[in-house]
Amino acid sequence: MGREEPDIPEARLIPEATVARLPLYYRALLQVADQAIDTVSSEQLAELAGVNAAKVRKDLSYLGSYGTRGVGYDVDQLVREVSRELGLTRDWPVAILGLGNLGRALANYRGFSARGFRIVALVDADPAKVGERVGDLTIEPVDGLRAIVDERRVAIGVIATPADSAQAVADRLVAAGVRAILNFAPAVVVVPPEVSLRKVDLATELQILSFYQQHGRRARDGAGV
Amino acid sequence: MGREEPDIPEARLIPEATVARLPLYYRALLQVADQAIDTVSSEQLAELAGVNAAKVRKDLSYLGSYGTRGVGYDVDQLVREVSRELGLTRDWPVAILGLGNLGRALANYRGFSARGFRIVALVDADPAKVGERVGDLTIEPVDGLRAIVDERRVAIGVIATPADSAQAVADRLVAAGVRAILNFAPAVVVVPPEVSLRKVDLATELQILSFYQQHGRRARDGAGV
DNA sequence: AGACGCTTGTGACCGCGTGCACAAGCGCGG
DNA sequence: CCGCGCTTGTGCACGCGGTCACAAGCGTCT
Repeated sequence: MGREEPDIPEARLIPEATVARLPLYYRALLQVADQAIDTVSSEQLAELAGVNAAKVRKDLSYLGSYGTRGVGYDVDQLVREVSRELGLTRDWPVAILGLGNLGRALANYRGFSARGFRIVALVDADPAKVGERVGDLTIEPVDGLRAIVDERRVAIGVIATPADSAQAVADRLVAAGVRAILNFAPAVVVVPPEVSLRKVDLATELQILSFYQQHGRRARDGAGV
Repeated sequence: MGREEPDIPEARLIPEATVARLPLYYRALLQVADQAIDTVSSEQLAELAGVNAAKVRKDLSYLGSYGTRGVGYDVDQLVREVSRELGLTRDWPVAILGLGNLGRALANYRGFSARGFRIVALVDADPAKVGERVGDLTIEPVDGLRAIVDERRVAIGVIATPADSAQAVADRLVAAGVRAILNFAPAVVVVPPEVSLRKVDLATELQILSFYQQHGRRARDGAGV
């Protein structure tokens, strides 16, 4: 696995596995905060996040020492700390590329905006779709992508196109200056080293499940490359 | 990480990380087969699947020795072997639970049926939705779930409900005999040990991306718990 | 003030997964 | 029939991640 140079002054480099769990803790913390509870133990958080308590403590210790021995963690402080770390205090304008079934669902999905990711543009290559309204946005042509990204400060591109357009769209996004991409298309997409890329493939998930069913084994939660 | 008893006679237990990559190889192999190419090297497969060649060889070696030194892998044979291993030669009837935006998109998504996962039921708790047609299926009430699972041999349940209904729906699925669940709801779902569970959380993915943007680091492909 | 209970933070160990590098082996050409 | 080139299959070493178990430390009660 490629290690990166320690070009960040930050002393404590948070492990990738921990980063992947921070959103779980964040969700759990919001639940707790909702109940007006002001202190949680690693045990309780572990329960809510569906992980092991020791892991919770070690993960949180990478953020700094925000717990009190004998007491637990201050919920408000931890929420602030985790959301700061996850970058949720900033604004991350999102563009959705490709408005087939999946793209439309994502455009309407509350889970995005709910957590502070604002969808600011819907883009599709099909002229027949351009101009159509979805939610409270209008579908725009791909040619305008660069201008859209510039003007609306698009930070994250979500690819929901068919597999064979995915790479082309990714290239356009990168050319327009987008440095973070979430790919839903069932295709391998290659981006330059400075661009972050994550992928979600629905068919892959089902295939992993069927593998384990077939073999009488049990699939564990995680996903993987 | 929980190890399971070796209750399968199969000598070679395929590592979880390899299982997660088999769908990638499968997709790559289909691409190659489409071009009427009958032999591929691990190098080529690696390129198409977006992984390292050594990893491809090691992964494929878990399935058995289906390559020829100096030549490569026979595409047809490998396609057969991988699909057999993934259980794609069987029928895996899928039920979708919850028909909001996401559920409807999944119901219409071609990526599912394309790879042999047949959607056989759409279920929603909202009486207002029951009876409505989506694609060529009709939304049915949750009360009928057990009967539906029995009659249509549902093997995989896809949860696309709001977070607060996810656990209840999962419990019903398990009670009805479903042993594999794919959860799209942003909630922790607990199931008995004999049930496979994987999760996909869209908001989590975005949060991971924003973390890396925030820190000037680069997110790698994988996902994780 | 001192002791006790509870919870954090972390040192240590262990196992999986990764990548390198090479030996084994197949096929072709001379 | 022998040698050469190419590609697989794998032994090995290393590092990340997970878990245990315990010391450190806070608060409370007597």
